[in-house]
Amino acid sequence: MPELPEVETVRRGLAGLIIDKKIRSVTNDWVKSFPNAKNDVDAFLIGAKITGVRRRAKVLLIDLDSEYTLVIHLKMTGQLVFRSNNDGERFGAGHPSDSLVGRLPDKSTRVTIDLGDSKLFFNDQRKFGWMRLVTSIEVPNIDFMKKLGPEPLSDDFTSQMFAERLKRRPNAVVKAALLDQTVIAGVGNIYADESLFAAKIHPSTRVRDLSDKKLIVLFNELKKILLLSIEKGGSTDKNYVDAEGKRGSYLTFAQVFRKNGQPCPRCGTIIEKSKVAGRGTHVCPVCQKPVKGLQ
DNA sequence: CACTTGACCTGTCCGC
DNA sequence: TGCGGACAGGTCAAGT
Repeated sequence: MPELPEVETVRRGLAGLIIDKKIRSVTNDWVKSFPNAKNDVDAFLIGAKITGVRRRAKVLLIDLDSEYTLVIHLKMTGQLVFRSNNDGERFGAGHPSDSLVGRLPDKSTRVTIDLGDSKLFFNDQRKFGWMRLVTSIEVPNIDFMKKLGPEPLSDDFTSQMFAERLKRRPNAVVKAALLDQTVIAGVGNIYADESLFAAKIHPSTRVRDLSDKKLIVLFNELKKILLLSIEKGGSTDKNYVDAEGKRGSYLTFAQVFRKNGQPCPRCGTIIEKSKVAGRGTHVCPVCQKPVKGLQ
């Protein structure tokens, strides 16, 4: 679920809530969600102070003064929600507020981090997400981190560089290349569909059939969309919430994602849903003409 | 090697 | 109302 804008929204929220707090205790209700050995957790997590919250691709990094870092991937349904003990009183069970925060922990809570005056809940319905405690210096050397492509929003990453990287996968369909985290980091299904629509490119076009000019348009649209989504607090379809349990509003601005059966905002043609690169894919069949010879 | 498919999980929705 | 199957925003391993 959470893609770059959602993880960035969580990061910003957490940074304002948990920095300088000290970790008092941790409970882990699903081993795979946080598989570190208890010894290491006791030695390097319990008692450590949080010094910073960073993001790389779709990964959150919570730095500790023990020289360790909590590396967290929310995958499809992960949530990282903060609740101060006072909020718990205000929104306790049975309170008319429908706030997620008020109902935590719940049956999807996998890990609870006690921060003394507050708690951080790692909720994850489908259990695909994970967190790991790693020495801070090793973080860039984790296999997953090492292979990641550049951040699309970093200042020194240009549209030419983007085109060049995509073209390393000439035979891939362009949507698969966009979703490939080693080509470019942080793009998932929502922003792949939205940026391809904005650039008027059919998702199953082979990269080799796209001109540099087209690829540059795609990159510029992608950046605009990612920035807009961050401004709107990300996309909430079902599960995603920010650090305070609030939903994101980007999907009200989405042009095609989950809009199948509705008219294209550009030309009025009904938007279709199909499968491309193994993922549900939303397309305006008129604005995004399939390249001849491809299905 | 490059690319595609299935597995990891739970919950929800849709058709019979 | 109940039940089976398809599907869901991500990534890795295994298959072609």
